[in-house]
Amino acid sequence: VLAGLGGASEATQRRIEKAVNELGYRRNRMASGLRSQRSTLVGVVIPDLQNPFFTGIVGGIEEVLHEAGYTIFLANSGSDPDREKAEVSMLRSERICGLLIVPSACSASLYQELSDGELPAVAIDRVPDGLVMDSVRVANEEGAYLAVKCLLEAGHRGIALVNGPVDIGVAREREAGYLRALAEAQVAVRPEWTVSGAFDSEAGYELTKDLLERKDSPEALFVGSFMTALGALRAVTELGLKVPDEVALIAFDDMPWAPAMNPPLSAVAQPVREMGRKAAQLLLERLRDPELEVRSLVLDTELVVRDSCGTRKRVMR
Amino acid sequence: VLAGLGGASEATQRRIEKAVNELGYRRNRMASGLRSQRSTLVGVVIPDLQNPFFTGIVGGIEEVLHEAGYTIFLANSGSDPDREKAEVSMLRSERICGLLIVPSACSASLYQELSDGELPAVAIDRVPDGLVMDSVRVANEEGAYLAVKCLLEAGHRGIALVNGPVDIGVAREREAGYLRALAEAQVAVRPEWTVSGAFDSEAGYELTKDLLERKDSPEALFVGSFMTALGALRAVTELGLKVPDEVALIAFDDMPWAPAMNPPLSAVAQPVREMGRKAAQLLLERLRDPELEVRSLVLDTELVVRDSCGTRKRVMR
DNA sequence: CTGAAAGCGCTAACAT
DNA sequence: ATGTTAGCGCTTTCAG
Repeated sequence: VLAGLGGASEATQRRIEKAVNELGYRRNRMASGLRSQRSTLVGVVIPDLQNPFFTGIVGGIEEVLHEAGYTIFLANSGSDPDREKAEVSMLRSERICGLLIVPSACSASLYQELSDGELPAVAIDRVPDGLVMDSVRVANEEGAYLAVKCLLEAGHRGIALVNGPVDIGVAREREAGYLRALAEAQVAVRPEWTVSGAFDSEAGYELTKDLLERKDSPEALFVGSFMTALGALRAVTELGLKVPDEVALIAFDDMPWAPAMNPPLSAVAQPVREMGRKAAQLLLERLRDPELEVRSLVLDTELVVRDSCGTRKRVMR
Repeated sequence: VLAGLGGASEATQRRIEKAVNELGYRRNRMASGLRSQRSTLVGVVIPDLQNPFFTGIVGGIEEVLHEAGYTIFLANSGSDPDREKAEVSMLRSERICGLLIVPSACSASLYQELSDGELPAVAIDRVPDGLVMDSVRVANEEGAYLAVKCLLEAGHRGIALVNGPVDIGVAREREAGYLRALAEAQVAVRPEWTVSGAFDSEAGYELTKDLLERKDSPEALFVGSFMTALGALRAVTELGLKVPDEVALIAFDDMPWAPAMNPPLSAVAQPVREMGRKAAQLLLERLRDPELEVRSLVLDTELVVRDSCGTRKRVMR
């Protein structure tokens, strides 16, 4: 009856349900999982629980996994490869049946293990170099290209890139988009205007401050993430500069509060929930059929233009 | 050796470690938990994974629980009492040894079960009425009082309260603080200026819009949460009003991006991480000694005054 | 349709 | 210091 197999008489069923209620019986999943060698636990590992971008992904995952009767086990790697490895190991100990992961860094051995297919897994947002595994990510190069193009069309020429860590593919792809846009507009690249650090507010602050304190400073910034933009904004304000008139700015990641910021932030919006949903679907399909070929989904971004990228008369020459 | 009891010779230890590595052995926690009737899994239930306030709490929890060797199992109730009940039930099935919960609503039967002490649990932020259980919350009445007082000192008299759901104690306490501040300043209370809805952006928008479209509208808003403030800000902007000159605003919840908003948001900051840390500590202590008396911690808030509450000449009379 | 029995991988208590 | 054994609560298989 409890297994829902439906091989019991109505009366027995009722009798059992009554007993369950009276005794407060609850199936022991440890015993159950131990015996059946199955579980409906899916591990989810993200770099930072505090970051709305990652929790948005988890929201999407939850939506489809919950529907399918799976339970998610969430772990937080703190962007630390060692911790990430430990968390995955713990999840495996907990006998998860599959893994959804936003990789933190290139802990090759860990990912190798995953791509072996021993544990069904899908990588989200970032796919470690040279690994063949199911994944969902975003068209970073294209998104960055559009953002920088928007800055160029607003008349800016001196555009700096305040990027995330280059050992994360995402950051390299965004740099590629930045370079393509500049090349297309025949704007000379100034390598000293490409800086990078963590995807957080502190790095955004330091890098931007350093950039803007130079004698020869850029007039526009393309910034790698929302948290980075927050730090950049703080640096700009501290130096007494105005956005967008003195420094224009456009960032990756859109947030519900971007329109309420000062000035309203232009951003490359990522389909955050959708990334989570798609990843969960890929996992579900693989669970159903482990022989499936490897699939990589690339979702599109959307450019949301608000005030922070400014409009400047184009300098013709 | 694996249990870390240290009753083995160096050589055996090494031999075992070698075997573990070679075979890729990983302890099966299901079997282990089943046999020992213990677990180091702590369930954490929050209303909304997307809300930085709650994820901040989880951050604090993680900090101390991780340190103590526990693993957290995170569940998301979506502010739905039924779902909350289901999640807790699932967590119990998963044989958690303790529970940390930010209650969504007054699902009395669930909380009754928890306060029975059958499962060690501590309530965070909100404590269901009339329940005696370990808890950590914030001095909401005092925080609200200070916020409204700040508005009063800026010269505002017509102050509305855009509150969260009144069936959550937090909202009622904030209302009490609002009323105390008005009473103290001998400002007449206008009941039609106290409105309430969900703690989200949509509710903030609707309630504020309704409030400001009236003939006789308030000149200042005390808003129940950050997400509510976001909606309120949208309504204000849509009506073509300026903050703080035409409508002043102060909100509960501070956020890292509050200073970068337009205008910089005044807020009642809650010690979010600390709430999580303290709750985890309470649980750890109770796990160690189930006979401990029930403890309720109340943490202080801090008023952060920025531009959104405005300064208006006091009207003497 | 219902009952009985074996065993999942581990831990704890006991024997060597 | 190491080896042996029973049994945690369940699922699965086989008998009635």
